[in-house]
Amino acid sequence: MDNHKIAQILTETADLMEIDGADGFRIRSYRNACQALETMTEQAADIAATEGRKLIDVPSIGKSIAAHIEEILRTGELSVHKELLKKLSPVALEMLKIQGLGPKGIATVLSHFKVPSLGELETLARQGKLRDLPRMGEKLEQKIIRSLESLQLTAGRRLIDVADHLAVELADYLKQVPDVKSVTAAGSLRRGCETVGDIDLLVSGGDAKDVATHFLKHPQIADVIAHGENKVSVHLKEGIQVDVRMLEESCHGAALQYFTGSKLHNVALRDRAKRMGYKLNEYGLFRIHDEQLVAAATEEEIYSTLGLAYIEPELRENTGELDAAEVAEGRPAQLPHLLRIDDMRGDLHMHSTASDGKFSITEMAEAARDRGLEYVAITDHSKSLAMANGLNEKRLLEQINQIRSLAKQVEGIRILCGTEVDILADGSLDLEDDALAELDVVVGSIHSHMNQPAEQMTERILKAIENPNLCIIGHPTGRLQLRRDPFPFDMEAVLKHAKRHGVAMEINSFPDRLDLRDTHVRMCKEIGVKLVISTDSHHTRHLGHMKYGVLTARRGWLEKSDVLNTLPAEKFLAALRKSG
DNA sequence: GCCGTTTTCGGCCCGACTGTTTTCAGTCG
Repeated sequence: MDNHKIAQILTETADLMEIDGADGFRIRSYRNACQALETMTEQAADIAATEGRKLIDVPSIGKSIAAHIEEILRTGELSVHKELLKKLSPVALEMLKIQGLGPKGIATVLSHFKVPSLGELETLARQGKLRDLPRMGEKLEQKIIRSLESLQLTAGRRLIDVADHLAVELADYLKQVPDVKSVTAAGSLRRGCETVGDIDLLVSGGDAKDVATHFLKHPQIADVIAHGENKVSVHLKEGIQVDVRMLEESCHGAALQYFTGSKLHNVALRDRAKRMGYKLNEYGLFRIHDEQLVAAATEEEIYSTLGLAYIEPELRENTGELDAAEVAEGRPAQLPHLLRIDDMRGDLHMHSTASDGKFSITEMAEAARDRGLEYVAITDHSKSLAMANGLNEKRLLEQINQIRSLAKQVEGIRILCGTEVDILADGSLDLEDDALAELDVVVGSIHSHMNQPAEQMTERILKAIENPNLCIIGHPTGRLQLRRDPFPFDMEAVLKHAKRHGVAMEINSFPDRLDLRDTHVRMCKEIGVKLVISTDSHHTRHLGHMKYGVLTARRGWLEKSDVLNTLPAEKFLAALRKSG
């Protein structure tokens, strides 16, 4: 039972308590405890099992919730959770996803009707039976029906590249309005989150009415959720929600800070402001005693007035960044100097037509060069991945010769010889050591037998790391976002083993993967494992995904010196583990 | 239910928008 699963049960308990009408502050305590569980690097199970250590020593976890966690660890269930589910029905939790229906509304519905499923709720709404309930009406019925329809259509979050492209397109569209100075994407997109639930656009300059009118004419809008003086919210036909906010330029910084979030970062920041005698909202930072505005134009001055160094958006998750940003007397902030996209000099994972890529080695190398890279490694698949036309030893040696002769023809970029060799079920590599020893870069990845038990999977990866030819573990957890869960293994054991053997971990920049993810990246940094950031390109346009890998690295607090492929080619090769 | 530079009791982030009300509760971010 890992922290995430414990947090899921506690979150559901908090949701159910809310519908049940429990005290709001008590519910918040449950949610704070869940956040603590989700962000701590240690497992609650380990703490509970260690002599002399206690769960209540974790901030936000007190006597009562510690007992709940222990019950979950012991039995896999929580009795309070079970009782509430029985009392309110499991549909209550699903109903929370419906826009316009909150805990109070759900309680009202459930107290008047038996609702065995969301389908039944839709029937009630269509029959007009909800409108007579207290504080409900015809409009809410329609909203519930629309929300149920769009839930079926979209069911959740988008990959970062999809949201990124939509945001750029909408921003360009909004800039057509006269006098609009800037359109900035805030929210999870600005923080570089791996998936995005909705798009938040902040519009500065221009007449608010004109902006709203123009936006509502956009051909991709499916329905309008809200349309006020300062804000327009819509669903696009594609399913995603977009919020457009019209701002006064004078409080641009305050709004940017506020709408960038994360929610937890902002709660902590406002709490700090309050302790220092200020009030912080989207219009600025105000002194409490005389309501005097003290900062609003830029994010920097807000943080600075609160005694903090500027905190990059990717760090704003309330996972230690406020402490690190503290500028105490005589002590500078402890924040990392985050890696930048311009720091990247090489790309160490890409495919050519030799396996399942769409472009030749020359085309891939030239496209990478045109993007400003100094070196690439061609890493086609190995033979056991027959579906992808993986290379055997003979074809690989031929490819090495081909690359060496190409090196003289392709100017302005160095092409390294590599492979993405399969880590087989028993932890051995899919190519002979003699062939691997000829290469500059050996990336080892798992593409098969992903349903092994965690212990076996851990052993498999540890064994692969022990092969002296292996340099990098590719997409280490095998997850495909929104489609396939990571395969289970002991991440900490693997990272410690990798550090001992000088093997680097990959941040695979492909938006579907982003693997390792941000929290694992931060673990690498804490343990001292080096990382590389690669695109896993199968097409020249995939080379642009590097920026998503860099965002993930930044969310993992990485600096330039933590990432091997920020080094020039010769230094990179020297730093990469060499065979033998 | 948690927590302590105001504290072991009494607080706990803040404002916009909507729709149902007849002055505001509920939802959302």
